[in-house]
Amino acid sequence: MAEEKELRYDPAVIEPKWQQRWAADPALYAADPIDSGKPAAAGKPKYYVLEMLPYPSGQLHMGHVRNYSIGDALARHMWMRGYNVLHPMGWDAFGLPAENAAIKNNTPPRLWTLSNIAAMKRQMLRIGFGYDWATEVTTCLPDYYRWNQWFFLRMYERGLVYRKKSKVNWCPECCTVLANEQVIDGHCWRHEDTLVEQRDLEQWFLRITAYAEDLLDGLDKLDGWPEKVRTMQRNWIGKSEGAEVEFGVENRSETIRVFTTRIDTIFGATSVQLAPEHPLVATLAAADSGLRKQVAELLGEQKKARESGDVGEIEKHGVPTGHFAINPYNGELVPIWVANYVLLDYGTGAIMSVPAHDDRDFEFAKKYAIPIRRVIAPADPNAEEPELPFTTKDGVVINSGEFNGLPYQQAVKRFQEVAARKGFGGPSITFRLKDWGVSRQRYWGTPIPMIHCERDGIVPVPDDQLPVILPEQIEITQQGGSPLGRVPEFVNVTCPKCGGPALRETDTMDTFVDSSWYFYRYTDAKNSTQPFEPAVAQHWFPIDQYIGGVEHAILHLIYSRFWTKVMRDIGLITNDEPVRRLFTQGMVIKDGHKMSKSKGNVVSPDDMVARYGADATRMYALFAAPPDRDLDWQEDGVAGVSRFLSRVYRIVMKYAAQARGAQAGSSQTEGGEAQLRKLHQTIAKITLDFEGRWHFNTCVAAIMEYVNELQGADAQLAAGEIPAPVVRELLGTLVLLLAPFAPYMAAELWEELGEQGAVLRAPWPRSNPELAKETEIEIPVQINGKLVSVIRVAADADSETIQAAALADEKVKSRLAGRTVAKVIVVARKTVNLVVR
RNA sequence: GCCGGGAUGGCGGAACUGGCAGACGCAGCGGACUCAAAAUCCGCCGACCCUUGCGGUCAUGGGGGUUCGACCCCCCCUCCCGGCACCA
Repeated sequence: MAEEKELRYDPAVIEPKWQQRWAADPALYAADPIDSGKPAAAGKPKYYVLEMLPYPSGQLHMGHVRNYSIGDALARHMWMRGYNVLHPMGWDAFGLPAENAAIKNNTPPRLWTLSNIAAMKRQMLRIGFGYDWATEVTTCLPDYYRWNQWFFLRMYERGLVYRKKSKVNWCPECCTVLANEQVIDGHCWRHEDTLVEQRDLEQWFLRITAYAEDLLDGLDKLDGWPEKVRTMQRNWIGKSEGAEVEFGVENRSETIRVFTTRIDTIFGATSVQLAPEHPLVATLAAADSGLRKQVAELLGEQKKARESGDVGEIEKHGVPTGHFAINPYNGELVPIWVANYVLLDYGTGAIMSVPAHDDRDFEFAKKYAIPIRRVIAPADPNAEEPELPFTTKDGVVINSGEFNGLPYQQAVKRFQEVAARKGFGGPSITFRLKDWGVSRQRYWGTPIPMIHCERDGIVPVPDDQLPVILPEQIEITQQGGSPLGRVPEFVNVTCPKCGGPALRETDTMDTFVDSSWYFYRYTDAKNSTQPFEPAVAQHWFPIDQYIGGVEHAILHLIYSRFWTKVMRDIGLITNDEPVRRLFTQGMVIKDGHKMSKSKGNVVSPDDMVARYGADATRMYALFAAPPDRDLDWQEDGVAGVSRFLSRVYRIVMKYAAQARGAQAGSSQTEGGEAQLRKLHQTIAKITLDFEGRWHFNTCVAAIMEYVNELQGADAQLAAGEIPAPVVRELLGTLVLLLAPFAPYMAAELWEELGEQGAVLRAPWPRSNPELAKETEIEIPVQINGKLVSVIRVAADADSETIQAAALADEKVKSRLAGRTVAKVIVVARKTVNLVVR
């Protein structure tokens, strides 16, 4: 009876026990702690594995558990492979929810945030993630955010920070400005139902566009990134190569610059279209009240379309201004229109309209009976006259004077040369990427280190006055404007330049600033004189493996690439890119939907851990689907993994006594060959997966298969027919293979096998190809590609032997009766196919 | 519209480089143990057909093709997910 009880797997006992031991000695779970960023363990190769840091909402969700289970498995594996692993964790701790909580519960944001961090850290420790807490980073603390301010000032010095009044995205729910990247289909990224408004505000911008080319080129080199993410970033940067051409305006001094990718069609331009907000429109409308009214209407339509997110669906609508533009190539006068589909903030805010060779211009010209003139003919002179609009680039120029007969490439070049020579234009590149607006009219963020002086204008806070501390005693209310503006002690300062009274900037930084460089701080988290020691960062960077959700493919991942390039140019680091390999894991789904409170399908990690244990929970998160795909959470599946772990526990405990003390190894004497073979095949499979494929679901499946094989040998084990060194190897290696996936189980069983040290200190097992090799294999025999029989042959049998065996097979013989074998295809170790007439 | 990724049993998913489709797990069914249940262990488990066999046929979203052989490669189509979009 007592014995029976001893064999019961109870994670509720085992897991807290190890948790305590690990807490007492971090070296047991986090190898080679880096001690405030100084690289330790010289001689070992470094490996930096990182999961995206969470926002401290107070509750870990399954997406986190999945993300961290993947990263932790990798980190543990790399420790066992002998790497010096940096595996840190931190908190993206600034942000709006803290302020909302403050309003709701009257809790100070700092307190709310820090207690959430404590709660989530407890959860992480309970699940057993092996982070090096000595390097923990919390972005809302002054020792971190002072470096945001420091970077801001460095960028200011380099002209990468500027202030401008502009149309900005305003979320009425957040009461703050949003970056373009935070607007999704015209809605706030945090409030899916809230339309983003356009407001005119003075804002701080980071000149990310100065790095547009660099960011784009860098993508080509990031071959360790998913193609999907690279494509998304390419789209977002949106490079478009073309030309700019300046049109004159009849009887006026102004000119109109247009951007076009089809300068070769410019002789076909039959109108010029301006964005409703184009400066010239305002000038022309000032003298024309009719036009003014119509333009206001266009503006309204555009705004509405932009806000509802379907800019592409807007009904094309335009009004003629009554003025004419002069085509600089031929002096032709073409009418100037204002159109609701022309955008001020792309290109030059003005286009030339070539209806014969552009779908959109064609539609517009048809609607308003604007002339349509063909200037491109098919390259093939015998081709029929094409239907309009004829938009292909594979044509030759016609009806264009001196340019006639030129194919696309040459035409573009010639047109640009002429424009440049005559001074009315030339090649031009336009990006979709906009500068990064970082001002937020919020309290809970990094104060922008700038001072407004009536005499000296904008004055940066001197470095020796950093950090600009976020005041803690503050009343958070729902009312608009920057909360910091209502704290006189904060706002009223003396100007660092003239010593006169001045006002402190009251906006705070977008929280994406915090996460743009946090992973550098991990390498030297306690540094109080600089953001990090360059030599230390250089040791660890680039990050070898970054793991997180694809939802950050654009925002966080483009900002942090930008930040890295700026830091490189400042001379802090030498790497061009922060992340060598990126992995984007799939979402966790339940009942066909993403887990969310509103859907009521949230599964709490705490519940799972309480019911099945941390090992089963995290192992299920790896087993249920390949990590890059969405995962359908099924609690029965967690129960299944839990049953599997029980089987592991029972079989190891049952025979631990046989194994204890024995030196692992295959034996001269007989016994356990089949199990050893399966074991070494399993080692090879899992090792290979860690090296690239990352199909951890099949790794877990492979361990299950191996355990099934072991269980099949239960009778032999019970009878003592397998030599002790073999038993030791069979059981001990099983524990090592489990270590990355089920660390509690591994630690417990490792000790039960009589081992003293941490299982993570043990070297990762190596597959012995001799032991893994099959002696006899099954080979399918096909006739005309259809399976007919399966033969058994020696694993190293040559083609002749296999062919002979196939032809000798009874089933094959009966099928071949009276027929002629025309050809025999033998693929050694794979198949035999008999081609029969 | 453009770009990227998918579609395999009742379900989650396997299948290395073109070579036995359905590993592993869940659910289900049958059995052992038990007074009984739970737990555990053993077996079965794609569909259809018949002459019930160590049988046959069909099956990886649909249609074609390449090949001795295709879930895998090529062409066309449908649907689903994600990104971009009057971007000049």
